[in-house]
Amino acid sequence: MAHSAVERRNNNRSTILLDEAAKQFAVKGYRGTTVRSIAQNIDMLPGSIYYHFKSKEALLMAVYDVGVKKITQTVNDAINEASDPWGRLEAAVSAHLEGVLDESNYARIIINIIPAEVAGLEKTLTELRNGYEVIFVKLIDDLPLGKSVDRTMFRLMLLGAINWAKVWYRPNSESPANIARIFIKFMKDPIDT
Amino acid sequence: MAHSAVERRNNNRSTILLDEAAKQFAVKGYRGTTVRSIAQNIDMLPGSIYYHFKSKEALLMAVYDVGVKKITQTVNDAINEASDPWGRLEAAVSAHLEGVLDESNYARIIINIIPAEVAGLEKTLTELRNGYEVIFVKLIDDLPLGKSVDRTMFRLMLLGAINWAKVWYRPNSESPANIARIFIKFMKDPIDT
Amino acid sequence: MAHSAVERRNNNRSTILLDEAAKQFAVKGYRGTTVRSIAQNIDMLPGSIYYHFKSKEALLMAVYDVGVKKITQTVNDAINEASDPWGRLEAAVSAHLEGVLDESNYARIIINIIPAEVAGLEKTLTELRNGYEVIFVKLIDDLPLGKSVDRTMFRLMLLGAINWAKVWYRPNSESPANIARIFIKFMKDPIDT
Amino acid sequence: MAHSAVERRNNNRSTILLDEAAKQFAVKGYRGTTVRSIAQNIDMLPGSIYYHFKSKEALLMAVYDVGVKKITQTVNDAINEASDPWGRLEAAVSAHLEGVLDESNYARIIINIIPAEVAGLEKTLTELRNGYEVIFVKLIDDLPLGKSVDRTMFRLMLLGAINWAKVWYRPNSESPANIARIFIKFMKDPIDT
DNA sequence: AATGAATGAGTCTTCATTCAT
DNA sequence: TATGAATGAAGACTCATTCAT
Repeated sequence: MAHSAVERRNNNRSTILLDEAAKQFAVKGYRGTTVRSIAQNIDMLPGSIYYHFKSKEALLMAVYDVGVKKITQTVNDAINEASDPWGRLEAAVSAHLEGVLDESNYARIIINIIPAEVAGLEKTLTELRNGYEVIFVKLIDDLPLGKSVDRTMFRLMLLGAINWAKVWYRPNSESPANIARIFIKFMKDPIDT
Repeated sequence: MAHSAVERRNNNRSTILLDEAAKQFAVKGYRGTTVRSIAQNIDMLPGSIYYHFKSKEALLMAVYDVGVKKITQTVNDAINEASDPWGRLEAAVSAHLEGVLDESNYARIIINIIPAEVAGLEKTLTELRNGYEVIFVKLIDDLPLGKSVDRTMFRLMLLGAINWAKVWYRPNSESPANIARIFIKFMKDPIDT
Repeated sequence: MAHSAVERRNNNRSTILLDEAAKQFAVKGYRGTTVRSIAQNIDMLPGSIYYHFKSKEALLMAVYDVGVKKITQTVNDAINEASDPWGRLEAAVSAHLEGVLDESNYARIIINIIPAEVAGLEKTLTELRNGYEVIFVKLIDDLPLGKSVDRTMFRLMLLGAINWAKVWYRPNSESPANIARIFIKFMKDPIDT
Repeated sequence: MAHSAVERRNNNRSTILLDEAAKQFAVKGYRGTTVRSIAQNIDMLPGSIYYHFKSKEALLMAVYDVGVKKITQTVNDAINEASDPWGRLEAAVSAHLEGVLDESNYARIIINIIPAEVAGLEKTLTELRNGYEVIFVKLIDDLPLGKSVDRTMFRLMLLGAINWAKVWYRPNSESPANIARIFIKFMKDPIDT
């Protein structure tokens, strides 16, 4: 109601554009993705994209921003369904993995776009990512760990492990949920010797 | 004495070229690195590179190959200085991190070049990388772990964690040796609750 | 009226480009013609050509295609103005020569581009040319020749003779019409001894 | 005896180089042939060619020159084995065709190099070719033809027809000797109606 | 809200040629 | 006689971007 028909059409086109950009950036990286190829896949001309976004970088920013919001939402939703600290962390890891390993998911661009690849945006992108990772800072703060445990290193290890999954993950690997369970178990329990 | 003047000259220029390529590929990725910029930094003309290598891809291959050989050597050397299984793994992780976090080190390209980025070389690069990772397969096989432990997942977690370090590592972070020690401790000992 | 402003503008530039390409390909061959030089002569930038055609080969194809259509049309028109078989053949030869000896004529590329010169297009170009030469197959079929006459060799001889004319023809040579008359006479009548 | 071992070796290498250049120029044209590819095929380095010839154009000139001399010799030898004028012409045509259709024969470059393709050499090449064609001028002068026959056009027709043969000739076509016989018959005898 | 047409800077690569050794 | 190493100019082509309509 708040939007006229025209505006809604506009919105639709913008959304389609954003979706396509997300997919391609996630799979092919920033440099590997061309404005042309995005346009082509949604029956638009390259020039038309510049009506919606003022540059390729701006388009990436928009996608990244949505991506962060979406995965934040997803992970938060997952967390809320568990109650104990370790369970909540595992739920978060599982949700994160799912997002990150799904080709069509915005979340993927968060780990597939290397901020350093986009000279002008490095700082902003890094900040956005850090903002998201705060979720994990908190989850790990809530863990009943001894004083000697370096919670920062704990987080860096865990996030590194799950972000790198995109490199080796294949559809017939363990499921994201299983990976989450196994990784959390490695961190939590004494190795069974 | 071992080399004639001609060979030495040849080697020198080729080596300089290889070094520069390694540095740039490591920092900026395959696509982000241009033949031009490599040439410029070593006072060569772009075309001259093609006297030494028949294509940009061939240059990457050469660099990658040397990179794998170098880090394999380094890690193997480090391993030999420790005796117990956990100590050997920690030594390997430490050496790996050192290689991977040093901008001027060839090793870095092994984790900074995403094979998928280089269409024609994807398979070969992946094979080379896997060949290197066999070292870790063996180290982890030697660990005194219980039967229920999935050693593959163990390796994927550990390697993921240390490969991702390049994303968050800053010169004033913990040293590679410290990171290695901490990560190994996380995997080995019960979390101190 | 028949065309919108947009179409007309489009057509004009594309046509100018095609014309220039035809001229240069005809005179200098495929390899001897550069995208740069075509662009330069029509005040375009080399890159702009790729808006109209996706590659140099595609440009040649387009030119060749138009060339075949034009000379087919011209020769067919000429044929229709004569009635007896030998007259029709002579008219065809005359029209063919005119097309082939005029620098600004598309037809010229049909004999000046050696299909083998353009690896990827060899088959297609040859087929197009053969399609055109069918006109001569038919004209010669209609000739009242004895059974012992090899009509294929007859055609190859005649077409070879007239295609080679581009090599020796000068503006002050015999006119195309005269050449046609003389050549046909050589083939038809007993040599006057 | 007149040459030292060194000089003879030199000559051999030069000859090999010339042969290879002839073959490639004949098959791929001037522009389609690279100094590199000639060198490669005879285990020489591109730069070394410049010891023997001062430029690619000079190399072509040398090849062309030898080519003209060789085909002149061959055709003259063939002529001498026939006695009557038409027989002599047919022998010449047959020998010419054989030279021109054999990939490994120098003669081929006389018709496969389009003088216009080599800007700086156009005039010289054309003169050399014309010098060779004088043979045919004489053979046709000796023919018992009526006064009304334009002997120049007669020659241009015949030579055009046989030079163009390279375009349609296939190893399983009529043999050069047969082609010669048939073409001469077309010119000499009344068409059998 | 989008398009057709083009730009300009840059991409990798090729090639004839040079020259010290 | 020849080579190893390089040059410089040009080759086809790509890409983010612009702008009048």
